[in-house]
Amino acid sequence: MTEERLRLRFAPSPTGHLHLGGARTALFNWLLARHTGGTFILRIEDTDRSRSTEEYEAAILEAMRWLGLDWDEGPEVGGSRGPYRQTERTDLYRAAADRLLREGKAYRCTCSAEELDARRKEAEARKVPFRYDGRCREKGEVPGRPFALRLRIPDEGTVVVDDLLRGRVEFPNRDLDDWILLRSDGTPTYNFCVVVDDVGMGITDVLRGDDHLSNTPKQVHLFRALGHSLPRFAHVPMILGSDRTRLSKRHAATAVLAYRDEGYLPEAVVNYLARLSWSAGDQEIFTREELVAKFSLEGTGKSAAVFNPEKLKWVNAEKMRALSPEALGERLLPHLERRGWKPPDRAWIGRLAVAMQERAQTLGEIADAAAFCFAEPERDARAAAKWLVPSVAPALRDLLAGLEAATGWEEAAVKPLFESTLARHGLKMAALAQAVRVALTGKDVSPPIYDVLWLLGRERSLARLRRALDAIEAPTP
RNA sequence: GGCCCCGUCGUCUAGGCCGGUCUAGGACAUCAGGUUUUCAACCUGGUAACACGGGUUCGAAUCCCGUCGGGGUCACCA
Repeated sequence: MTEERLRLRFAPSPTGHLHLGGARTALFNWLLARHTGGTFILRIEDTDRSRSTEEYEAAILEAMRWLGLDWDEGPEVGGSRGPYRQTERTDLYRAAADRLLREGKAYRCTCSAEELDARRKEAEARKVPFRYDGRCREKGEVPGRPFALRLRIPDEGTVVVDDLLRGRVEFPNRDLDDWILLRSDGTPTYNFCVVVDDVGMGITDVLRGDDHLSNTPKQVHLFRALGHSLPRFAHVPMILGSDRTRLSKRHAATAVLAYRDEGYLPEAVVNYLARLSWSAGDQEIFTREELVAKFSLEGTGKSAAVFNPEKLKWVNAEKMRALSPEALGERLLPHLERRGWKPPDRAWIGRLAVAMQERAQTLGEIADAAAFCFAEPERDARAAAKWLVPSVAPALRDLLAGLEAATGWEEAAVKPLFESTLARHGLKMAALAQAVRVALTGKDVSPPIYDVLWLLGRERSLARLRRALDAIEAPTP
């Protein structure tokens, strides 16, 4: 398999955002394509016109690009490559349907949706499984009556799906329907388009979610009816929520772009998703190149994986630490701007990045940690009561005087002032640093104190220190 | 309910094909200690799993059968 150049596809329908589960399926397809030097195709399954929107499609493409999952084929649109869209391929489905009808492999069914519904309900009431009985198989055309096109499926026998991950899976034909290829309005259904397109696009390996395994026998019959050999199938496990049901909004944010907006790195999302139902020994952190080099179906498991937001955060933290301060700063900028904050310059962002790189798990957390620089912070009463106490006032005043006279504002200039103050007043660093911290940031948790001073700047730092001192020394009413 | 898939620490997983080297390894989380200007990071240590029952075998997490549990799917949705 590593010799063969595979042709793989990811086929989302634009009826919602790209979610974590879809992204993982896309990633596995992409990884396998890149690993084998093959081809990765993106196909938009928009046959359901009523639920598909252009906005969702655009969002899916944006998410794919953000994750770095680039596709190789598709129509040229304005210099860039668009995905394939099923709505632009209706002629193909029409032609395939005509042929199947002509060859007697499909037939017209004039049962109305209402009739079918009634029969289904009746079957349910009698507690027998409902299955279309094929009553229109020999009926032929009924003039003036709308019809759906159904695929003829044998009553006896079994279909075998040879799954790369699950092995040989058998489905009795009696459990399968003569399923609908074309609706009575002439539009093709999902399962029909999928097969026509997988054939037409020369897909060698259908890698998709586990939830499609039960669709597969139906599709296998269609591949055969179309006279085409089967692709290989691999049904990958799904991603579950903490209660072990299909991951949904109930469990966590599911939209890929929501993670971008919260300050996750795309390489972290990719790394985390790759490790769900896949592993390569004990390795947890992978570069994109390592993933491409090491990914294979051999390392892929068969049981569903529960999404764990904590571990995603950890991976993200690891990825943030792997970045240079400049690169991290680069990624940080949009998150500052999103909050309406305008950082003074690159050096400032770089300093923030260095100060926070080991203290935050997302870019959003780093940005939030800089809040004290962009607005007058509210002073946390409990923190102030604990640290801004009369006993540190003399030392604070002493430090303030030193800072006012200081010629520089870098750590090298400021640190000796702290140390000499400590020595003169017999204080512990904690007492002084915490007091300054609360004075400058309003809180008792912040980036390292010298970074806080630098980020805030000389004037504002001095002003906040003076104000804090005034507050301590003011006679309590 | 029918059909199908799955079942190792709370979670992600290694090991299972080629039974002994597994008193089951790693990671996240968690707990304790260390370090420390806060918070982190970091270091050390700990708690924690082969779903259950049979069988095969000298020996089973690993092979077989069954049970139970979980999930998926049963549309003129995708």
